[in-house]
Amino acid sequence: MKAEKTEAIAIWMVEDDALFREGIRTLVERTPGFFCERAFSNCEDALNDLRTDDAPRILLTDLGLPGMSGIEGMRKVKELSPATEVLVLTIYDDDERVFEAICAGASGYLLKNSSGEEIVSALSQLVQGGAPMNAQVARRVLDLFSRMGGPKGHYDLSPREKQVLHLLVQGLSKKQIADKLIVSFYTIDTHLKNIYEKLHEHTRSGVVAKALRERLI
Amino acid sequence: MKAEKTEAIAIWMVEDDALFREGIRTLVERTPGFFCERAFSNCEDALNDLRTDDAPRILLTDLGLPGMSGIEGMRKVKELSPATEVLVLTIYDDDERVFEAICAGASGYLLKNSSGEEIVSALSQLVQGGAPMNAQVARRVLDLFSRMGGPKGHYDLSPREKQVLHLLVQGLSKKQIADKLIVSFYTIDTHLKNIYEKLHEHTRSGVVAKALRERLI
DNA sequence: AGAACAATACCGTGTACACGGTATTTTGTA
DNA sequence: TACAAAATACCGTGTACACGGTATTGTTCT
Repeated sequence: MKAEKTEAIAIWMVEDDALFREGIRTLVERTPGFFCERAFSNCEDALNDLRTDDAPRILLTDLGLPGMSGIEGMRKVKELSPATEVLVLTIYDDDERVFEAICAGASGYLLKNSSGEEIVSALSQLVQGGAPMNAQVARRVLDLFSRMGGPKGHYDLSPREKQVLHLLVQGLSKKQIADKLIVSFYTIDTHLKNIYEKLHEHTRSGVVAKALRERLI
Repeated sequence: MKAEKTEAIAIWMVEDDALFREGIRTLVERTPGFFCERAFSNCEDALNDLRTDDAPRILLTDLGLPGMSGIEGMRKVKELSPATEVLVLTIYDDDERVFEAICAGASGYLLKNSSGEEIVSALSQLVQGGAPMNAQVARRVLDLFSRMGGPKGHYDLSPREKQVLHLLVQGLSKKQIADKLIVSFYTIDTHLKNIYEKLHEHTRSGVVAKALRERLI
């Protein structure tokens, strides 16, 4: 009574394997609260039918597709309709693909060996603001994260030196930094010399690169 | 018969709330395959007892703790025993804390409102190489990820310009770049002028900063 | 065939930078 | 209170950079 067709959540699907596609469609149609509004075999067709004012709440997509890749497709979908939540359902679980998909805006990532039950539960999690992920994929995501957010080099710069470094990375010249900190040009020159020594760098771009790469700021 | 005490997986716990701590201990002890080897009320005590050759497989820790924070604590634990998998169990779900925890090496992140069932299931997922995460936290992680891996600015640099930019970010001078690409100094000078114009920058550090921040390389 | 772009090359000028010195004052802490 | 570290300040020298020109040679697409 409560979940009528008009209140049910629309799902679009992109999946090139017809058998798999129909399987998922049946599964979704059997799930109260959801309905499979459209199903495509490639991104181009889906994008062609997409309107900003008539976009689905959820897009369920494969990654390996003929023509435009699923990644590229979801990028474009998110551009046209940022509110559409994308659930990736694929066989790939390599770092590269997972990373790309997440950067492209995926809100969930399941593998094709998932059970029907898991897929249905993922849809519910999605609408509740969760991010359903295959456990292995989730681990990959955390690993990637900790690797890129990793070392955070430490060269014990003094507080003032950090402040100068910060302004340096903003692109200010010595003169500009001196003015902003209300000290002499020569003072900044000295600070810079000390920073160069501590970071083992000899040019401002070297310092900027190191500061950004190792998140010193 | 199969899961004897000696084969069961050791869990250490750090949790300052005595009531909660004992609750979890009871829960773990009731779970076949796991046992709560040690339980501490702060990180200092846990670190004091930690030996590289006798570290637990799993560390279950709170974040808000008296003295050393849970984040700092797990950082040190992972330093001494990288194989130990840390499952965070806390009330905090803000971006900052989630980000820090993951960078410090957490393999899972649950909130304290989780049911006993969820916690037990998280332990199993952990040993199977998964990364149990609260759905909201998982969404936060994906959002953070897509934000930081986001725009990937595009200023249509020519192939040669990208190459020069790359070397520039490595910290090479015009002369060095020219030598490496076996062209004249003046050629690189011209390329740089064009890069500056395309990126709307006027200094090499500005270019380096933009290239690194917007991942142009 | 011609336009548009990429890559190459050259020059001069003014400015900013890198780095070698040296030296004083403030501040925290042993 | 004495010492170390941080912050401040000054100078000269040589080099590298930023940027204003101009110009030739290839591709490539129309």
